[in-house]
Parts: sequence; structure tokens; C-alpha cells
Amino acid sequence: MLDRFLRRLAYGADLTAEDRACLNRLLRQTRVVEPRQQLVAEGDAVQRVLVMLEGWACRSKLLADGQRLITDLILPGDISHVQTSLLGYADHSVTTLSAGLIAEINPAEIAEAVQGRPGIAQAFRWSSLQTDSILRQWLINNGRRLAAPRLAHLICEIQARLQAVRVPVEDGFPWPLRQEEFADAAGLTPVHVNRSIRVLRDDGLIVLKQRWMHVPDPERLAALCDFKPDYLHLAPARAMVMR
Amino acid sequence: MLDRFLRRLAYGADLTAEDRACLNRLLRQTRVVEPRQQLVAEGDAVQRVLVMLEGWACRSKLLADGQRLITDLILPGDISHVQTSLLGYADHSVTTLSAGLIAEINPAEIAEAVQGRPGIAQAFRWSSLQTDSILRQWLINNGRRLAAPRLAHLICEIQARLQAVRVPVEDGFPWPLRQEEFADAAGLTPVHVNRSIRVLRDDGLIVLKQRWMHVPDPERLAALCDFKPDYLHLAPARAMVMR
DNA sequence: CGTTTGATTGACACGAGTCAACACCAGTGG
DNA sequence: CCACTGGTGTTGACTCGTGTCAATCAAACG
Repeated sequence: MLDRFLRRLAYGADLTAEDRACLNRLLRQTRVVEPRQQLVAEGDAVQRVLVMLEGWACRSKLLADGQRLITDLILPGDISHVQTSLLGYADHSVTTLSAGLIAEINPAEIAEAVQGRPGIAQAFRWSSLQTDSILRQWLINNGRRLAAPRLAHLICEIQARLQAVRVPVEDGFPWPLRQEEFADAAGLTPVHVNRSIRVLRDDGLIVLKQRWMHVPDPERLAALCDFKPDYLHLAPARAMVMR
Repeated sequence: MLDRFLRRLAYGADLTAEDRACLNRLLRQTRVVEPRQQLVAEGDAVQRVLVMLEGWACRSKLLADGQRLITDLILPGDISHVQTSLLGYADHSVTTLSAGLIAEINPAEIAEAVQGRPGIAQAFRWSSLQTDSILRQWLINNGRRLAAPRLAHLICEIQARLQAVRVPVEDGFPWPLRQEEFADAAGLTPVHVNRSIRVLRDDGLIVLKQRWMHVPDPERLAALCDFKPDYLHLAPARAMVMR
């Protein structure tokens, strides 16, 4: 599904047919990736922007004592390293979590696509705004919520983001995250993640089995963790001003 | 000191004399602000970009249960809401922490300044890249460090950021943060912040008295919390490629 | 002065980390 | 077909860091 990317960007700007064609042209070079494959290592010279077309990946950083933290998830439709190309090197690593399909774009091509196409320019700006907003929300989530609601919030967010790019979620969806990775994303230990998942499961809030996640009653899960999707900026028709 | 802003941006790009003049023109309208003054409330319509010329402020979000979390500090030279103007409303509030001086800029003026001035364009891109990188570091800090090193890391970061814009720090520097605000920034409770400050103080790592912070031995403090300033992207001469 | 606001401290509860054992499965090779 | 393996999930007992509640203290301020 090449159009996850377009679908996502469409939340940020009204794209003309020409805009869409132009964006599609950017996705010429695609590549199949395997699970747990490191796409970018900390310190690498970065020459390409990554677009996740299918599958999950994450950005993570390693601490001196060997601990790891996942700073964000890269889901279908997401872009990685839009700004980072400015630095010339990666200040965090990118690893796939599941099998997937990625496109690699030369930053110069993006710059070119943006030229004279305000729709695309705005869409990219919206994209990094969303990434930023999600990052802020994670800070709040990890900083001020207990383990169970913290995991619940992450689950709600992922479900909402997948749904936004038309990944069907009603009957559940693939959940490539191991408990260790879930822990690294939530700032917890694997053992405690396990216990907290059990709490959610015992309450009938989630059904997680064989890497498949199902949320029987999304509203009840959202209520537990006070999930309000505004911060994802997926509102269908928002006042998008600014030139 | 109007030039905190220029000094900071200079880390992101080589600015010509004309660039600097243009940026200075943006700062025409300045305003003195008082401590604990709310500059932007969540949900407000935002028409202005804020530049902090002197003093501290922060962005924060409120949770349903009344808890607060500070997502980032706005120190002298920092810009707020560069991207947010795209949304048309604020998704977090901005509050001053100390008395200070701010400039308010119309987003249209920024867009105009960027036009045909690649130096300024790059400087702004660098600025949001830095903000982003700091946000990621906070996520790691709050997610994977115990209280004392967590506070230590914040102190190190602030000192480095102040030093970068030539606020003298050798003999200490003003520390407007109350313990409650410090706690909201670190994702801790005020009481625990108090105890952890005591630990740092007893170890002779910091001297904090009367809203004045002094770090006698920055290296020792940095060692405690594994502070590595790379993520601030303040390296004097970095390969700044990209068009 | 008393009042107020923020810092400090203690006792205690509780959430999360640690360590270790065990269960469960998929894959492998005998 | 069955042991064996390694990776992951699950569970228990215990430790330790952090939160909570409440009292006290110190400094700032009218």
C-alpha cells in the first residue's frame, strides 16, 4: 500500500492531484526490510530520508549503562529524518520492529518537491509538527502516569495512528512489539510491563496474543488513561492558515 | 541584550551581516514580562511567534487530574511556536518563570525573512532541530534516570544552554525555578525534588541558595548524570550541508 | 508584627525494579 | 518422533525508589 504516506499527509494539507503525483514520484525507490533490522545507527552519515510505507520501526538511543529508550515509533505513513538531514549525521538509531516496506528519498528531491508547491510544503511542516506533538505527549505520558495507564495510552495512540492511515483495527491489528521493546518505549522494565499488561488483560481492556492486539472497547481503554487524540492533529477539517 | 537571539542562531548557520540586520529588524516590538505570567494559554489562538530575549519561560500541559508537566524550558535566545502557527491554536500553554524581555513576531514576517535568505532559513531549521533534540533527551532523562542524576542532567543542560548565549555562569547564575516547577520539569514530586537536591548539595555538587545556582565542579556533576552536550548541537563548526 | 509562601523533614504506603525460577513455544537435530 | 535449545512470556519474593500526608521551619511581605 503505497498510499499510506499520502493518506497521512492529507491530514496536514489539501493536496492537489499534481501534488499527489509529485509525492508518488518521490517513492520510486522502495525496499523490503526485515524485522529487527537496523536501518540507521547513531553517528551514521545520513543522506536519505526514510518513509515507512508498511510495517513498524522505531528511533532509539542507548545510554552509557546499556539501557535503551525508544523515543518514537515510526508507523506506516511516517517520515523519518526530515530535519535531521541538516545535521549530516544521525543522533539516534532507527530499527525496524516488523517486516515492512520503506522508501528512501534524497533530501534534495524533497526540497525540489516543496518548491512552488505550497500544499506539499505545508504537508511536510504538518508532519514534523505532529511528530513533535507526539513526542511532547510521550513526555507527559511517561512522566506522569502509572504503568498500566501509560501502556494503555500508548496502545490507544498506536491504534489511532494506524486507523488514520486506514490500517484496519476493528478486529485487532498486528503487534510486533516484544515486551522488552514495549518497556523501552514506556520507560519501564520488561517485568513490570508484563505485570501491567496482565492487569489490562484481566480487566478485559485488551486481548493480546501471538503478536496480535485487540481492543474490544476502545472507549473504555481511552477512559482509563485519559486518552484524547487531539494532539495527533488528525481532525478532518482544521483551519490550516499560514500562507 | 538583544543579541542572545542572534548568538543562538549563529550556532545553526553562518549569518551574513545582512541576515543579522534582517533578524534584528524582526525584534522591533519587545515587551517586558513579569515572573509567573501566562503568555499563551492552551487553546488560545496564536498569531505571534515568541522570542525570549531575556529571562526564562516554559511550555507546559495540564493533565485531567490536575497534574502538570513542563515539556520544555524557553531560555534566552529561544523561539517558541515556530511551527505551531500552522495549527492556528496553541496545544500547550506558555508561562514565564522569571522577569524577562520578549519579542513578538508575526509569522508572515518570518516567512518573508526566510525568502531568499538561505542562512536565515537554515538557522530556523536548526533551531527547531535543536528543540526537538532536547525534547528527545528529556524523554530519555525522565524515563531512565533516577531522581538525583535526573535533576543533575537538567542543571547541566541549562548551564550549557545559558553559556551558549553568553550568560555568565562561572560564578553561578540566577535560578528562577521553584522546587515545584523543577519537579514538573523532571516528572517528580516537589518533595522528592527537595530530597534529591539535598543529596546533590550534600555531595558538594551544587550550591543552590536564594534562587541562585552555582556548580563548583561542572565536570563532576556531568559525570554523575552522564551529561554529554552533543545533543544540543552547539558544536562550533559542524558540517552544515543541505543545499 | 502576624501572614503567607515556599523549603525542609519525618513516617509511612505503594509502585516499580531486581533476581531468579519456571512455563511455553518454535525450531533444530538426533 | 522426541529430546534439546534458545528466545520470550509469566510469576513470586524481595528490595528500593518515589509518592503521600502532615508537621515544622525560614524567609519574604504586608
